[in-house]
Amino acid sequence: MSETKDKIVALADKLVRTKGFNDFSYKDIAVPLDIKNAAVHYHFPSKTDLGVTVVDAETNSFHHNAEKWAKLPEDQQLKNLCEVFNKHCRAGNVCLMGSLAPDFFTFEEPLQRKVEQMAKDILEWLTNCLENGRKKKYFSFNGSAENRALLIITNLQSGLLLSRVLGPDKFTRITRQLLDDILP
Amino acid sequence: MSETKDKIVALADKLVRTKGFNDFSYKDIAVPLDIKNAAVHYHFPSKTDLGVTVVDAETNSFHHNAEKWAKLPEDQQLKNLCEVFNKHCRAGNVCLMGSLAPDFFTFEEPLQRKVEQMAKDILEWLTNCLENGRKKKYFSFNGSAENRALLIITNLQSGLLLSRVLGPDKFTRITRQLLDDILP
DNA sequence: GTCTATATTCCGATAGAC
DNA sequence: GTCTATCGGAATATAGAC
Repeated sequence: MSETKDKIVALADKLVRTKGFNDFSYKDIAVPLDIKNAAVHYHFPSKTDLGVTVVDAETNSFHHNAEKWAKLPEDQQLKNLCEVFNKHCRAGNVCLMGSLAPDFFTFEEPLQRKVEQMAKDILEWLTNCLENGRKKKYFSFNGSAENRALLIITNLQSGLLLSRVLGPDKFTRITRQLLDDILP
Repeated sequence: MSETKDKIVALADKLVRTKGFNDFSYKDIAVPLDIKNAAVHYHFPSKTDLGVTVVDAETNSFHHNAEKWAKLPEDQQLKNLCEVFNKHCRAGNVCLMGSLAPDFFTFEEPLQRKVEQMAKDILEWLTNCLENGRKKKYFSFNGSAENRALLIITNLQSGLLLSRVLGPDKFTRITRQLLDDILP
């Protein structure tokens, strides 16, 4: 992967999170990188190609983190996940799912499938984390681990969306309370 | 308010929820209503005017509901709120906040202010509902009512977003679990 | 209030030179 | 791999007739 290609993906990621996939243009990529529209098209013939690569990079980054955390106690793994979201909050970003899900129907098939897979991967990881953590008494909660994972991931995701509109202290309150709820 | 104007607002609301504010065009309004682009501009000179009216209509509808529910016990009020979201889920919609928040930075000032006010109004109502309901023992939860309101509203909001990608049963699970958590 | 017609701008994408 | 140049289309918005 060339250096230019990496820069394009990184900038596209930021643009997706701040303006939405359909609201940034090849020009928004070309101008800051000081290249031309056509150069971006050389690396990513269609905008869908670019979107797919952005989601792929995020999914890979998530799996890389999960692997890094695998030996930690589950409560620490969950706190680390919250911290990943918190970093995005401080950067003025929303998460990729929060940005892409509203426009999901407007995407071409390959991008829809990538978004779907990313959602499933994160939910599966969080469900396992909660289930294993409960067995080891790191967590205490009612209902299934999958239901709890759904509640927590929606807290984090919309916590970033709300913070965009009402300010970042909403996200801080949300993570603090959701951890208080399940830590014994 | 003319009949055509009402139809435009209703259709724009649907389009915002399914495609996003920046991804529908005046043509998407004009063609189904069998009028011309220019007729839509007569009622709403700029797209921001249209967006502001859509958010206003939603805020008014919310306040109208809240007034209708005011005499009910608080647990029933909360269930009614969940049912409003559930209806949107079945219709394939996301909520206005979930649709508008990601693109917030791309909006002109008047639309940003409307979105902000809508978020504050709903949060304030839900906080009061939870606080009063807890006093009357309809609810049982830890922490402040405001924190609990933040957790619940993010569950509902992102529940719709997740359902768009992974299917509507995610939303059903979320509402059932969030009610189980606070009903005694 | 709705129309035709058009101005202006921007978009994603491609051809072909270097 | 990056460039210039351009295509075809679509967007918001406006002028002026009816």
